[in-house]
This record gives sequence, structure tokens and C-alpha cells, in this order.
Amino acid sequence: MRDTMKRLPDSELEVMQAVWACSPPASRADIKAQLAASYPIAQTTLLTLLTRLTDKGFLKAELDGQRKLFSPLISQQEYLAAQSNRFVKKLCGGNLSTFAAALCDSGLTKEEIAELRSLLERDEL
Amino acid sequence: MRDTMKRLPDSELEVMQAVWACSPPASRADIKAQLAASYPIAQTTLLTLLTRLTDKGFLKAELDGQRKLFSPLISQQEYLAAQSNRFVKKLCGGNLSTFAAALCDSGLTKEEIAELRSLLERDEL
DNA sequence: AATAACCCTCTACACTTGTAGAATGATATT
DNA sequence: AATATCATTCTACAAGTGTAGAGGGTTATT
Repeated sequence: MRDTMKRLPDSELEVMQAVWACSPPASRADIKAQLAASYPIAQTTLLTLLTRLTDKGFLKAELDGQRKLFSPLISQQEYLAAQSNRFVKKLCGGNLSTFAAALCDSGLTKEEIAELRSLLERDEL
Repeated sequence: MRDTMKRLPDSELEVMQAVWACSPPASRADIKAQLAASYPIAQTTLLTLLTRLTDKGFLKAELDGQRKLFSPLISQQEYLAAQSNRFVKKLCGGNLSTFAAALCDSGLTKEEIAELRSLLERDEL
């Protein structure tokens, strides 16, 4: 499951993130509002992307009068978990030291790395 | 730089990883050998991908007689650093706890998480 | 009842990605 | 010299991605 989840293309991910940020179910207008300035996009383009996400099984659509309401079928958590797995396994060859090195080179400050360590500790429980 | 580096498509990444695994400069045959069974691919397909990677500035090509030799212009380290950055910033919205949670859900065992923590500690120095 | 305002689906189109055969040029072998 | 080998470039094409106008309903406004 985790391994087979498709990685979304950039534009669809952008939309998916907006959907996650809305309280479901969300109308196209709600989603547009979430995207707002950060990802300006024509209404029809957004509808196209929502349709593609629905076809891919990332969203469920229901009718509410003449408009549609969308809800995520894949949670942000599930998606991020799958993508993290993919990152470690595929990009870093499953090698944790490669991954750690990448993180240290990624532009995170020493403080952020330290914070990450403590977050990992907490989540380990 | 880190933020602007393009994410490679799957097939090109596969090839790029094989190039990184070779000692540069590497011929198409060397790279094919590296890919071997893990990513079976026609010779011409490989050449196409190598050309695309060269056009994108990920590889440098030099002539050696009738054949070409390729060397990385972007190191694996640079690429992984950029992609880690992208992951944290773009996928996790720059939120370290989101990132930590994703890692904990990614299928890594408790032991692996602990190992990652200690690797991060070491690299912090 | 016209008209304006919305909403969605269809159609469209350029660019990217995945894959590889056809064609062409150089080299080595018989 | 003819042929087999091996390398690369050209051409090709389907599927995926990014983006959006045209078209055709429904509802609200004048």
C-alpha cells in the first residue's frame, strides 16, 4: 500500500494540499479560496485537477445541487508516510546514513535538526 | 539553488543513480551494466535519457572516439539535499513535526528511527 | 421573461515522460 | 572489400501533466 501509492504531479499535489486544509466536504470555491494567491489557477483548471484526483482515487465527489463537494480519500498523513518511505527507500537506497546526511545538507539549521531529533524521540513512544 | 533544482522524473533518476554509482566518466555501457537487472532498458532508451539529463544540466558528455562518456554535474549529495529540502518545505509545509510524524509512519522500525536520531546527532557536529 | 451570475463538463493543445525502432556512421573481423 | 558489430542520433508515439476556453445547464436578479 505504502509502496504502491502514486506520487502526485505538482499541480495535483497543490490542489490536494488545499483540500486537506479545508474541512470536508469542500466545494470548488472553498478549495479555490485555500489556494488563493499561493497558486493562482483558472476555475476550469481547478475542476480538471479535481476530476483527475477523483479518478485517481485521492478524492471522493458528491453532488450538492448543481455543485460538487469533495472529500479526501487519502489523508495527508497517509500520503506523507508513503512519500517518506519512498524517499528513504528509493532516493537514499534505504540507507539511513545517506538520508541523515541529506537532511543535514538540506538547509535545516542545527537548531532545526535538534528539534527534529527530539520530535522523533517523542514519536517513538 | 537548492530550491530551484528540478525534481527528476523516475526514469531519469534511475539513470542518474546508475551514473553516480559509476566512477566518472562512464560510458553508456558502464551505465547499462550498473542498471543491469534492476532497470532493464533498451540501449536507445538509455541514450535518450542520458541526452535529456545532459540537456537538463545534470550530466556533462565528452567524446571518446565514437562513443560518449558521461560525468555528473550534480552530485548525489547535492541532489538529495535539494530533494530533502523540497520534502520538508513543500510537502510538509516547513513543519518539522509534520515531517517527524511522516517519518514515524513511514514504515521505519523503532530501531531505525533511533538509528536515524543518532546519525543526526553525529552529523550535527 | 430576459439577463446576469454560477457551476460543471467537453474539448484542446503544448510540453513532458517512457520507450524504442529506423537510420546512419565508425570499427573490427573474415 | 564485404560484413558484422557497436555506437549514436533521429524520429515516433502513447500516456501523463499543466492550463484553460467554449459550451451548456441552473439559479438569482432586473
